Amino acid sequence: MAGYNHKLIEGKWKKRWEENPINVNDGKKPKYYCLDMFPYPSGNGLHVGHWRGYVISDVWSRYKMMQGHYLIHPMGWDAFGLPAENYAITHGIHPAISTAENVKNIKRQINEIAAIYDWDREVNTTDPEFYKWTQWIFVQMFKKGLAYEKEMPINWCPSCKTGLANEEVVDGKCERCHSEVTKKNLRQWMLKITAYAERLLADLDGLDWPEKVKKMQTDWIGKSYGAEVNFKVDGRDDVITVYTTRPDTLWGATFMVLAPEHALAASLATPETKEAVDRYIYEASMKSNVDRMQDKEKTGVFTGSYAINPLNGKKTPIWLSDYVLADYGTGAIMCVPAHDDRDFAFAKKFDLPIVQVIAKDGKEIENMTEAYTEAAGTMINSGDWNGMESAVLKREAPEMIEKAGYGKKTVNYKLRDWVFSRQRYWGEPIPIVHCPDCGAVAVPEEELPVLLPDVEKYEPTGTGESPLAAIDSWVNTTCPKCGKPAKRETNTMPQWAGSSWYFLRYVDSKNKEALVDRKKADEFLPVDMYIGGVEHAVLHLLYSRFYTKFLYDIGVVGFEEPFKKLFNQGMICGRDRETGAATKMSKSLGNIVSPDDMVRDYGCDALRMYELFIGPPELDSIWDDSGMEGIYRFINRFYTMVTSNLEKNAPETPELVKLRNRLAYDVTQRLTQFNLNTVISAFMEYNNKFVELTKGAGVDHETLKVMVKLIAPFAPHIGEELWEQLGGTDSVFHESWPTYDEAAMKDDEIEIAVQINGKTKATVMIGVDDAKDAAIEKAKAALGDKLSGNIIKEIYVPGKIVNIVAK
RNA sequence: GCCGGCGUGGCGGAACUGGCAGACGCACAGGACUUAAAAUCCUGCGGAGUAAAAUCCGUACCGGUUCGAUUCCGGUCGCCGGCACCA
Repeated sequence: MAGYNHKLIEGKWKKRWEENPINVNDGKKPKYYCLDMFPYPSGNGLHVGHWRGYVISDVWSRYKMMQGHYLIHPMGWDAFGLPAENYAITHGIHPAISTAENVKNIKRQINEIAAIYDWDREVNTTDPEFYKWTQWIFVQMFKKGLAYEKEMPINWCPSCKTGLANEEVVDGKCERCHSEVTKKNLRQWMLKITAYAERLLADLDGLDWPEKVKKMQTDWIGKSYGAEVNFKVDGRDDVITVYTTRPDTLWGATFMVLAPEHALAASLATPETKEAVDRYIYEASMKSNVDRMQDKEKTGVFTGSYAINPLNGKKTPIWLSDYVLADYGTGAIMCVPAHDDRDFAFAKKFDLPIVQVIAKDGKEIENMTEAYTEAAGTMINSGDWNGMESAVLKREAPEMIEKAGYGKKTVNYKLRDWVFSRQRYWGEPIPIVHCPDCGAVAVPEEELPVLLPDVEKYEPTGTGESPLAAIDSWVNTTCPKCGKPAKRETNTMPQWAGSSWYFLRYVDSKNKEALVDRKKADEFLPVDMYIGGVEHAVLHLLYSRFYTKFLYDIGVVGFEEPFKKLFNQGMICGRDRETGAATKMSKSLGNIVSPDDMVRDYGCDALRMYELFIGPPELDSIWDDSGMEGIYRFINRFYTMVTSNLEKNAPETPELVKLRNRLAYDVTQRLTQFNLNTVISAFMEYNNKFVELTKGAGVDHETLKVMVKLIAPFAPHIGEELWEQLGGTDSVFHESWPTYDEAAMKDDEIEIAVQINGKTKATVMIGVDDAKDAAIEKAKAALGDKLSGNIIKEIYVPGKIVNIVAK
């Protein structure tokens, strides 16, 4: 009986699996599609943190396999993106070359995990055979009017020298390089994701996703209900429409504010105000988003014009202020300073009237110091609305306003269309040709892909043009429609383009005729389980849903939601040497733990188990080398326990049957609830029990087999090895997952706590079928003379507790 | 500012639906084996208290509901995440 040697065992089984792949589709088994968020092939390689999600998905996949499924468990590369391009700029090496090298290295590292990846399905977003279809989707969107060009001020990262989507701006900074984002007026390609706002919101309901992510998407889409109200401009023909969610406060509107970018802004100025108005509009246009956000102090200018409140005919002054957003609602608001914080601040600053229209605690507030923003109270100062409840009015007013002809009931979304062009090199060329006569024309489908040409200089120009614009031979082409000379679109797509649909391609990755064969899509999709970090909550996960819905609409796939179930794993951090705080593992901090080292010293199985044991899988955890030691000890004890019971051939006892059933129960429950850290605890706990039994008669083979089958998805090499030693001739993963018999788990007698007035004073053995009286008798006997005073109440919760209330 | 989540030993963390708080592991201490060390095995390990028990206190803090609260409710403090002038 040799001891545990991870190198020998893991080497042996790696080879076996290569010779005899275990995940085979016999056409009879139901599919299970378990997907990892595919990695960006970074030059830094993987650290132990990257392993976590991959281990979780592989454990889950192997469990599903043992439940009789054929697995779709693919892997690929999200390989377009800035790091490769920046590397090219500094080292002069083509991104395609450095990317290929990185892929090779990371693929080797991923194979160390011993996950069941089907490399036949591998995809790479930079492969022309792949991005042909990324471009094809764009063309379909263009044809449906969902991809359109627009000249507009967009988020511009001066360091990356490219435009950014809203979702890529975090705290006013570039998500990638943390430079402050500025505004830049550019001609942009946009995707009309807003057309899908309602469906993206409504369909969240049916998803088995973490509530947190669903909420983030809900907030991001930001649906609100309200009314548009039309105000006539006094003495002119113009009408200004405002959007409000609080039409109940319409009587309290004492002024109106327009965004400086509003179409009427300049024209509302009178000869007296013209200079100030023009200056304000100009200054606002020069402010960056960050400035605009950081200016907590309100600024503004009076236009000199007045609007007429349709409800009461009152004249209200029209102001301009940059706290009103041009691209939300109508770009104009009615201001009710008594019931809105921002309007209140503005009214105070510019000394505008404040009229309370909702009574707070039944009365009017004297010397108001802050706005009363609740929609709770009776209406006052509101003409014929007086006496109504504001909460009711808030609900009913939109319809009342619509009927009265003052405006209409409406909804609004915070979601904006997706800025889709990037002024960088390393991305998919947008397949459009600009013709002086025909305008923007899609490249014909049979001419796709539009290949990304080689360039001499990768540097972004910073002018708003991509480096592609410098290649005349590529830019100059002919119009696909009229044949006249025309120019290619030189912007490229954002990195999210490929990742928005890659999961579809895996099920038919070599198809040259179509993005995916509809039959295969119907058979293998959608994704049953998606595992990855939470950082993509409103980026990739929203974009993918949008793409899938679009592809559903044009008949490419037959489902509307790509990912049925989602799990977000936490990060594994390093510990800061000085503060002890958790810090992201990074090269610059020198706190990277390499999985290669861990596999060499402790083995793949040990690392897999420690990745799970380190803490609750959805939370961040801090790496600790000595924890790794603990797992290694456990694996050795487990191996020794099983092998030392092999020759013993101990008989099965009721006690062992009970333990075996409980083990299967505990492991299955915790695994299916994703309490993966406690699954490992359960293995340790039961192993300790079995070690104890080994000292006596030993543990029977059936119990050992159950334990080995249960542990196999977590530690596949040792699982296979011990399965073979127990007489298995086929892979342990072709065995079915152990079931449990709840009746066989039960004890006849159990120990329960006996309390007096809720404090535990003794324990007692109680028969599980004991009646209340019998249980209480036994409990009293166990208490002996500790029990005194008058007994007021006796409580017996079967299996849990006896509590005697005495005085 | 608004919205979510969390707060348990020296550390990572357990505790199913309100029922013996601290499973499992790490660290630490003592012991066995060894010439010795490592490895391994055994024992202990929230705090106060005691010769040992008994007993008391203890799940961020204050209060409530309950026979009984880490779990439910109200308030306070702290940490983390999301959004950020979206009318």
